[in-house]
Amino acid sequence: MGASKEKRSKSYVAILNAAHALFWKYGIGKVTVEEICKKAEISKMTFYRNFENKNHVARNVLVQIMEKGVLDYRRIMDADLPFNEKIHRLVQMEHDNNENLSEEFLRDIYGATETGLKNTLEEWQKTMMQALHDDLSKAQKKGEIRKDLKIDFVIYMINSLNEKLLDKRLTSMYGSTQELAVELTNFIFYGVMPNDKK
Amino acid sequence: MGASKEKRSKSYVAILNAAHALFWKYGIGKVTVEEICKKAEISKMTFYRNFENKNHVARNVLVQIMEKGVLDYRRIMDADLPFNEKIHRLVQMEHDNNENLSEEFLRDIYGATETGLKNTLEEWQKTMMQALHDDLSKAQKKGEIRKDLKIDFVIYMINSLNEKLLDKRLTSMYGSTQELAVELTNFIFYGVMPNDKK
DNA sequence: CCATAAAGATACAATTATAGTAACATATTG
DNA sequence: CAATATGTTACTATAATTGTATCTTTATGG
Repeated sequence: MGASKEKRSKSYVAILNAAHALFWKYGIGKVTVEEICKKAEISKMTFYRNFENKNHVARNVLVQIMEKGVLDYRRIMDADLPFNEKIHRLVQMEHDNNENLSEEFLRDIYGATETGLKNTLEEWQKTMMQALHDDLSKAQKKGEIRKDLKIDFVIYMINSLNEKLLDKRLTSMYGSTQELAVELTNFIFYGVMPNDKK
Repeated sequence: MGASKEKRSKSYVAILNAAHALFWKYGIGKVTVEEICKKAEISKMTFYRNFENKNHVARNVLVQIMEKGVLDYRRIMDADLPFNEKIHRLVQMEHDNNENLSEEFLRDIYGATETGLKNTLEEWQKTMMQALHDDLSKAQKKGEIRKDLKIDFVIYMINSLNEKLLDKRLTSMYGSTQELAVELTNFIFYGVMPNDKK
């Protein structure tokens, strides 16, 4: 399961970064291969020597974002920090992730019919949830979460967060999806802490 | 010069609003007629019965934004308010305008070769600058602006503001174009006031 | 209730944009 | 120099988009 760190060519990285930036802004559908090439400052041929097509780039961009997400998550949870601090950093990370996974990008991925993008994303989310489950269980055993709280309930709340972020009834109440994300994660995490003076 | 308030059909307004929202987000080029129709919840035929083509819609959207700009400007300058307050509201207005004239939209207008969009925008900017010149001259006579300051210099600074807003060297220093606009207008207006303790 | 106008649905031809490839030229690098 | 990566150009096939014609449905007002 460990991804081998192959050395990627300069062009490869440039394409990925350019595509990432453009997909983030316009979504996958609205971006053309030539736009990516222009932004990456490479020729179209170089593009097709590195990737089969646009969707493959999208997949790799997604993978890149996800791998970074996993890495960031593990770095936070495995650090020798008080639970409070971990949660705080997790909220921060969640917020940053939302800047990498824009609404347009997600919409295109969820709307994709033929590609396996949707599955890739969903499996990643499952993996993350599993890791979160384990970590939260451990934290609960250490008394950092109320003992009477079902971890599955917390997981459920976090899962539903993803849907809520796309719910227009909610997003319209906030200036941006990011704001809403902060609000929701704050609620879920801090509303769950046992050290609340309540 | 007074624009007659013709009664516009519901569809006409819907198209204009839908187009405005889409152009703002993606620029003119990336938006298709059918997307506008979908968002406006009208059929393609209704679109073509109201407008010749996409560029005409863009022109009207631009006109709409500009007319609102003029109205807002006049309302502020003609109000019975202390000069301080007027400047403050002007800065605020400038900021709001930037939310209506997104970078993508402006880029498409400036990049337009065949249409008269560019001229329309530039003439509007000229008109606004003229009005500003008059108003600032009046303010200067009333002692609200340093007497030794050339109004043309102020105008020049404000003109250069528009270019600076598109200057990547500057925008990259700020989180958003809006932030930069606030910074620049603040500098220009408040750095010019005579009541500075300097 | 009917006549008329306005808007929608659909299918369509013409045009334009985009994707992807081939063949050859040019850098880059050890 | 050899080998590899990249660039340029031109091209085809396909898909998307535009704009229109025709017919149907829905509003609306006398």
